[in-house]
Amino acid sequence: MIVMHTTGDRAAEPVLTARGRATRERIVAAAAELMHERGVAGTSLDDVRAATGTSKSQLYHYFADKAALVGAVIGRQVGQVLQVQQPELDDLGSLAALRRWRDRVVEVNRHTGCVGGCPLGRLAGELVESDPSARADLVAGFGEWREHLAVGLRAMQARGELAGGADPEELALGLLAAAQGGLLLAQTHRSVEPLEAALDLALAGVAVHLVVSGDR
Amino acid sequence: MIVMHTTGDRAAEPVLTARGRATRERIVAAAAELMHERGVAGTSLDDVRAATGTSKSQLYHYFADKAALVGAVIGRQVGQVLQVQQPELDDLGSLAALRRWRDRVVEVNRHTGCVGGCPLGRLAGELVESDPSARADLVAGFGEWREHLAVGLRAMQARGELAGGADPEELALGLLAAAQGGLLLAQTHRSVEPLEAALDLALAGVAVHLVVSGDR
DNA sequence: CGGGAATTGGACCGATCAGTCCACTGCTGC
DNA sequence: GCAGCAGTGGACTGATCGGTCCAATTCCCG
Repeated sequence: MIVMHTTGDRAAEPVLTARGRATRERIVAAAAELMHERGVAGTSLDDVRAATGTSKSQLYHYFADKAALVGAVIGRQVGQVLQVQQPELDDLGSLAALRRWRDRVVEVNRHTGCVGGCPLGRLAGELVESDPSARADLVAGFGEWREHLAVGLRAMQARGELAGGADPEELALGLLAAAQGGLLLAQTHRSVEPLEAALDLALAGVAVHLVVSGDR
Repeated sequence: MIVMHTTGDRAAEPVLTARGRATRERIVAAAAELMHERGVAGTSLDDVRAATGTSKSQLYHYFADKAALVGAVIGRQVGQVLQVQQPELDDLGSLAALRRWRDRVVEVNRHTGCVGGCPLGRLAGELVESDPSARADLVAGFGEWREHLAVGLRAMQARGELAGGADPEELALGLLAAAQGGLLLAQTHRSVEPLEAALDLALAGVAVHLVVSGDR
């Protein structure tokens, strides 16, 4: 369930590569960064070409078209986003751990000055209506993220910390949405305040289902 | 604090108008719809021209450039978004009323099939990084929305329904973020489920601060 | 070392787009 | 009824962009 990033199965991978893999990787990395900063539409293939010191033919050697490159960028960003939250996301299983995750997300964004917001959210807002394939990839990416949160919540539930009546899937979805909305507003306001408010409110909503007291 | 939509003060309005106002309005309305469906970058001035049956010169007669048109669209969408929630947003002052607002937002999106998501959120994601002026307009727009929510929460607090320790501003910001995130995920998933999860979780977070019992 | 495939360079093309320009029309006030 | 300006039509332009093509080069492998 935590598999298949890369391009996927749009077309049988051109079979082989050598240093070409490095070039391809360089292209995807630069494209991801540019698209995060300027958006997909705001990033021309010439920009990518210039940023990587490659030629037009290389872009089209490794990717069928811009859409394919965007697909690869989505895959990379999904991995990137999850990796950044790695430690906190893997060790989720108590309200305190959820709070550490919250702090991590906030800290990362404070560090970047809230520029670009969430890479996934950014791509979603721009691509969902125009690229069905990208939409599917993003649904899968958000699904992975949500699943990580759900795993933690289920662990809490199994340990009896979370009430049996609570729905981990739904709570995870709510937390993810809070993060996305907070990130979008933080990006707009250029301040982490909305992100903190969003996550704190969602966390309070989760805390309602806590079994032991309600440490608030 | 609930003022100045329209273009703003980018340049002294060209003074007069007659039926021209109708044409201008027609242009803004069509541009708003197109940009909501296809995004700003995905909407060419030629698309707007075709949709309104106007000519290129009219577009540039009423707007200095595309950015100015976008500015007008933002103003219109702010008004539109608030108008759609009008009754529920004006009569906010109890948890039950907040729930009615939640239902309203969900219902509106169910009706549109979640296409386009939130007009403001959509514009924000696309413009924040590239157009400082648009960013300012969007901050103001979100501010109005947030303020409506805060007014309701403050009313609850004044009536003693909400604990004195609660921060209406922060809760309002969290609710707005929950709505934005839920809307974005709903748009991506083409389902209102994420929106419901996001708003329910945020509402639960608000309910924590309720004074009377905790009807949950 | 030789041959074929992977890789790379970069000119080129057609489409599209924001923005310009000028000529025409029709209303309005004097 | 006529002068003048808001409103309109639409051709045109320069730039940009995604995408194509072909030739040169480099690398791998027998």
